[in-house]
Amino acid sequence: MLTSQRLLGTLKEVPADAEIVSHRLMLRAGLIRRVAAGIYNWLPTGINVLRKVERIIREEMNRSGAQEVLLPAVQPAELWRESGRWEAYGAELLRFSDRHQRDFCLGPTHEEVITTLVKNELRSYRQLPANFYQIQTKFRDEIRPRFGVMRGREFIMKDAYSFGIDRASLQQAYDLMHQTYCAIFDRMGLQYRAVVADSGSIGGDTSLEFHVLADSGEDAVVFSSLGDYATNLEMAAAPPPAQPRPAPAEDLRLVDTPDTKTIAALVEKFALPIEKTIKTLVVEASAETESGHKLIALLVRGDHELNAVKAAALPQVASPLRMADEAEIRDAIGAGFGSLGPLKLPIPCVADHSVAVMADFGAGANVEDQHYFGINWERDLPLPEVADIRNVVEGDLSPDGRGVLTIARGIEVGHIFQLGAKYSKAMGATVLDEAGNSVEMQMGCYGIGVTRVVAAAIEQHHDDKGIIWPDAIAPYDIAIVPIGFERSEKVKQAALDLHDRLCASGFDVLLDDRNERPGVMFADMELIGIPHRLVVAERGLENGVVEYKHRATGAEREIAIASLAETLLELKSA
RNA sequence: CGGGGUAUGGCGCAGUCAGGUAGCGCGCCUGCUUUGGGAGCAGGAUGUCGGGAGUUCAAAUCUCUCUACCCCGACCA
Repeated sequence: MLTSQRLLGTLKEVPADAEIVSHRLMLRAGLIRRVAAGIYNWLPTGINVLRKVERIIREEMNRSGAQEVLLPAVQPAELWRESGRWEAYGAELLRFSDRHQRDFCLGPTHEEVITTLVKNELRSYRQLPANFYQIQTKFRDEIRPRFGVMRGREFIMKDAYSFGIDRASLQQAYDLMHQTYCAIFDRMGLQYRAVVADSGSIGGDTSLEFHVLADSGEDAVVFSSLGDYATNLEMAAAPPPAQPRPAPAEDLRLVDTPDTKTIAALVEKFALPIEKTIKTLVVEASAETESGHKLIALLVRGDHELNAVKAAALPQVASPLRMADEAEIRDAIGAGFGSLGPLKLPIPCVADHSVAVMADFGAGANVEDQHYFGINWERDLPLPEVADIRNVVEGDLSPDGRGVLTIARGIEVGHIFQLGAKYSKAMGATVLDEAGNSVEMQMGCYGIGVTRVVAAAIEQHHDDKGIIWPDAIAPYDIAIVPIGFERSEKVKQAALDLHDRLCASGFDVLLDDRNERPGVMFADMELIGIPHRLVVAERGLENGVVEYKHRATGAEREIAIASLAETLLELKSA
């Protein structure tokens, strides 16, 4: 491929609306252009990457025995009414009607369509298990699309749906997809973690998220330093501390604390260790609470954070979680934010496990501008109900007892899920089993955000010069930069000849024949992130060599033209 | 949807407060020179100043209104 014949679209300056690295680099390297909020054009270089990602996914899905299909993007409302999701899905489902006023939507996912297809086509347990996948454009009318294709409204997804006769069969399909996803992300050269996303009220691990690790990731993922334990932050359990509560050492005292509305201020002004402070958060109580209180206080250690999912799961707390506002709090307690604490608190409270083992701690006095210091449970006040209501922090003991927890940022690029009979039941997708009984099929669904993978790969692999593609998903394998393309017939012929030979050897090659100054070509090839670069110049040609530079490591060497293809093959697989 | 912001050539911006008929850098086109890390000189093209309405002799600038886009929160591949 010659640059003069491609829409390269590289930019020196970045459009102002691009915030994160991958978005900026995708624009600058000429991968994408914005059309509307969350909707993008993919340019030739971007398409090359997309096709490589898709190819890896196809190969691994096919290897797993899944069958490729292509379902429609436009779906009739009847299917969604049948599953109950026409009403349930909400505003994210983009709906419209055709010229006959029939309702349609743009598919955000395809359970309805595939279940209908399978219900009509599969009748016997002998046709199971089956797994169907597609790679196709989805549309979700996101509240706030952002970060380029990272959270687009229109995006490409690989979605797969497995059908089995029973739960054991579903578990098998699910495990197979787990392996397949690992194979896919391994081949792409990405660092990732599979984390438990939902421990499941039915029991067992029914859902795994695959996160590409990158500091800019939107999600926090938690994993154990030794064991297999890995979950997202909402799900990570914080078990009770092993060590018992120390005995009281200080007297209880009431202290004036003017202008001390935050934990940070308390710590700074009164030289109190943050582990000896308590954060008192007031939320709406659930209707079931017998006490009649509308609010309930939740206590976490000053250096910890409340976990909204865990808190909302408590029977005393209203779900979804709602933080009380200042007026409500003043009304119920008589003091505002920053002066709250468990001692002399007129509403019920629940303490985190870590709070229950604190001694000699400080907290608000429920009187404006006053705090109690030296508080001790069971001496100064009874210990309230204790529960796990905080986010884990780095260094916490792993709930499985093996090692300590590490927290990293991740970008969710894949999700596998056991659906069970949810859709087969709603839509009557049954087959006959061995005994001739009609049974609902057990379904699983498995997604990969194809366009998001591209952005996530860049988040993980870039430097100040541009993208550094893993070999497997690079838009081109090799960049050829000729020095003096129009000036030297020798260079021109050698460059064109190398290009042709390397293409014939199966490489994707980009020859920069623009006759630009070398600096321009170097900068563009590095921005695009092509893993291997060859410089063809007269001074090397005289010795029968070209100069090689590796994008990721910066390593340079000379390679004899005679053995170029073989050497590059070695370098690529290295 | 709530909060904050932006809109001027392909991209990045100035000009708006104190109205006088649009400018800078990059990019683009032509020519000459240059050619191992984003070249130099000369010449050139490109603007419904987001849309509409209003005030005024005169509006990018003031007023009203609409729209689009971006950032922070809840949602997800």
